[in-house]
Amino acid sequence: MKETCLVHTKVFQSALRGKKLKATPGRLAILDIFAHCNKPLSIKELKKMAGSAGPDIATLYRNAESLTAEGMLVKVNLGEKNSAYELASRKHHHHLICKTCGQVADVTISASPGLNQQALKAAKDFAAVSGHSLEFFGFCKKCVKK
Amino acid sequence: MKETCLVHTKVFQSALRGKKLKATPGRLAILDIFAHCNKPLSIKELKKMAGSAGPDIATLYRNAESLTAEGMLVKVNLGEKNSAYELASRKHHHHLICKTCGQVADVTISASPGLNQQALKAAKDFAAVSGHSLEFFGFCKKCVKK
DNA sequence: ATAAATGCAAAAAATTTGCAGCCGT
DNA sequence: ACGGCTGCAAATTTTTTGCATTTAT
Repeated sequence: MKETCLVHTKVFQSALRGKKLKATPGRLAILDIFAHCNKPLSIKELKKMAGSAGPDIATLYRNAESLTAEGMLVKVNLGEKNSAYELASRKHHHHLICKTCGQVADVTISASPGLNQQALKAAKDFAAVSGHSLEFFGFCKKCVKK
Repeated sequence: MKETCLVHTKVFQSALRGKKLKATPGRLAILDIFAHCNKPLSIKELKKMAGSAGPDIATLYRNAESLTAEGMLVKVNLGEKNSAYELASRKHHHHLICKTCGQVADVTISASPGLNQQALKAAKDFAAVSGHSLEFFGFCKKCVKK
């Protein structure tokens, strides 16, 4: 297991116990990686960052799911075939992805909080809208030069 | 190949020729399915709708990609592991997905056109924003009763 | 002590690729 | 006739699952 940040670890341990999840090394490893890397990561990237001593890939899949179910991670759509995850505790934001190099930037949209209600109003068959996924696609300054 | 709608077929044939794509049975089958089914479909669903006489699954993958590259289809994120596609010619809209049963409703968001510009303004490393993906998650009336 | 989590290996599912022959232009 | 498309089969890649063992509470 890689070196972990003790401060974060303590916080995560109690967060996990607050949910119905055990504070296991596999989960702490995942949360620690995200705490040090503020961008969405796929399972494969998580595995790479965790290294060979890190959790098995099956454990990563299982924990990404349980942590998402308990609201500690959120699933993010970057337009790739495999989905990525991110810490849910980060403040609400969206992503702007470069179609050429894949670079991801966080963006905050002021209208964002009102969108759910707009959607609910527009869909007569739905009783509630609990969240949304908003990702932008474009070209970063480096790639547009080429 | 399933029965196709002649009116649509003619339109699609010339649309394909307008791009750099041949009007092949595989592509016409895909476009025809979408023309009759106004909702996002995954490759597996496309295969099911096309039936055993329809295009091979490898062809579906290849054509979904080429049609998307040429702007005739758009890739849609429904929060599932396999991505879905939709006809690009439909007017701009978003989706509201029921977290319980997976039902998908189209929604139109009035603020939507301005979002790209907001995102661009917020991301200093980016030179252009060409599009976005906005999907809502919630519960349909049937599922909320339970 | 108990139920949950883990690693490993195997299975299943999803996606991609090579290639010989077919078909649209 | 040419180059792009197609089916088929095989190879990859991604995700899930079973099970014996370990670990957190």
